Amino acid sequence: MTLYARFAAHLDAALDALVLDGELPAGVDRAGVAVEPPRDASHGDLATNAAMVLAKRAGTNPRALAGLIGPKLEALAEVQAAEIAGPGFINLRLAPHVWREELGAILTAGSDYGRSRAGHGVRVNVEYVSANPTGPMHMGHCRGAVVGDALASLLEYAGHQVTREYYVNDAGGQVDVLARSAHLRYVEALTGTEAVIPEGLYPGEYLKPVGASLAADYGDRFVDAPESEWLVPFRQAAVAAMMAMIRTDLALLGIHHDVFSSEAEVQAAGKPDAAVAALAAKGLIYEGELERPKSLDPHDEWEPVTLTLFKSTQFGDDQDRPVKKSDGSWTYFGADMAYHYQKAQAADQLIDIWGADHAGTVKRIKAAVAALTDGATPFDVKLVQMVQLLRGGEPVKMSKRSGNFVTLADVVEEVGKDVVRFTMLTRKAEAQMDFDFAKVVEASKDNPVFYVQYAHARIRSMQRKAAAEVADMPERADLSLLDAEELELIQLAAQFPRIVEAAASAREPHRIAFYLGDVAAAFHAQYNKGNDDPEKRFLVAHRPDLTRARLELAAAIGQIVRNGLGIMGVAAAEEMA
RNA sequence: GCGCCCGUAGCUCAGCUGGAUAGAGCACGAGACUUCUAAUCUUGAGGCCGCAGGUUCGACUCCUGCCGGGCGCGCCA
Repeated sequence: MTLYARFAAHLDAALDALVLDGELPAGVDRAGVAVEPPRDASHGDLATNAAMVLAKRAGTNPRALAGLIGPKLEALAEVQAAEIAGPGFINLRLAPHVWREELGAILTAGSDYGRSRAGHGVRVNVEYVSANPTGPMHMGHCRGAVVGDALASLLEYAGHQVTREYYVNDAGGQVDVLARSAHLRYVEALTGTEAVIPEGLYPGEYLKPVGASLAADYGDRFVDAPESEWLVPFRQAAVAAMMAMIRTDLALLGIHHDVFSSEAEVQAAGKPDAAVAALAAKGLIYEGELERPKSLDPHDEWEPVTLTLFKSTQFGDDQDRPVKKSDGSWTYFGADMAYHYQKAQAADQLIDIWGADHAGTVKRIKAAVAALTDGATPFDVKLVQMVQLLRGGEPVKMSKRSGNFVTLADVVEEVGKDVVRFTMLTRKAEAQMDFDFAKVVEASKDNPVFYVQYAHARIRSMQRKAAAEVADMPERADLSLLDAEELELIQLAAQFPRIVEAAASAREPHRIAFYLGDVAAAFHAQYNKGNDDPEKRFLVAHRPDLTRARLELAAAIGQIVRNGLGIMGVAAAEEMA
């Protein structure tokens, strides 16, 4: 049980006691009552809004109610003082031994400190990356990949059962384009003359090995053959090669999905038919025409066509959406909706991580999931904004036409996995972000990646040196030697479990990064006090007992940093380069 | 025209799902330090939280309407 849960229980007991005493009516709804650290540390260690929330329901006023609750809490051994403040807050100042015990709890729990069962084992499917299998991962995919992966870890840490899933879009027109592009490289491999890649096909060099491999497999039999003979095998081979490359790229970031689902297989298994039948049974499918798109110029031509439509407007969409094209094949949406239906059968909740450029299609897929599951499966789409790549403040030039984009592999090679992952989590997902190659590797306190890593490395450094610098340290630490300033670090560290829970329920992994920045800053500040006053150093040669206690404190801070970085998928630095 | 996201210190951004006097870094002002505990430290100033209403004990946070910026809006994927 976390410290916060414990005090919530204390508060409940105090309220129960007031009911028994006849001071408080029985059966008052306690929803909304919280025990939290106050924003302003001068207000104490913990504060509760109980009196303000319950006063009206109990037919009294906040300060009067606080006057009843306060003394009950003050009577606890763990509480040094309970003060009523402001409109009716009850501020608690905890006994120092509470923080000393929490320090021990951090070290005892180790890598599990902060792990919780708040998620109750709920099965959550997180779908992320799902980049089209037409080329290597580039930086456009990177942020969604990191955010999705960190979110999955965060949810796991908070007690959910998580499936990490990748949807392979191997059924649309762009994989045919891929197959044709591979065919050109195939001919190139056989003839040895540089292929000319026409506009609209994929020009990237990464298809050369695919062409060579196809040449080795098939010889020259498809050089002049009609497309209908080679399109399917070339497509399969090319997609497989692209997926292998994408998996390799993802592995560079430490990302490994549990499930790869193929759009082609979803279609081949008849899933879209089943989904449409299910919707039709609810009266949500009809034959109709789409309105003329608003984005068209007035003089552009528009021919209305009768299509199979899903009544997504009944679930908040702006217009009904086609599930089939006029040629009878499935639209992307038709298959995607069936795919989400499939995911919903093996999970209690669904989360998709999408790039912001797909924002316009959120409503239709949410409508489809709501319709197919009768609203029983919570479904979130998290939109991740684009990343602008900079180098020393100057935008990095990229040209999609020439296939000259910055690949994820290039970036990881240049700055490292940990820097990429941490940096991608230093903004909330829906805020735009700059990624400056120069700044993310800067060794200064302006760079949160560095500052957090440095804190951990410093702790490791002092642990390595401790025995050599301070002789005769006692076996057991006497934590009562720690002063109030030092215990404040533990107060901050003790917030980790609730940060994890809040971040998980808000589905915002960036909160972990910001919290670690706070922890690092607080640690560095404490450490820096040793510059002015040698007695405040962590390692004090003539005070083995004090050193021992401070090492315990440092170890706890290091543990928090490691646990937080672990959720983010970032390795903690043992030393700075 | 419609939809989504954003609007917080000069700049870049947090703000713990509605709490108390809205925070941090950079930049700016003033001090300190000259270092093998290094990749600085302390401190100060800086705000109509885009605007206007509403909800309530209480709003940066929730609702409505405006203003400003970005993105998106055929049967593409």
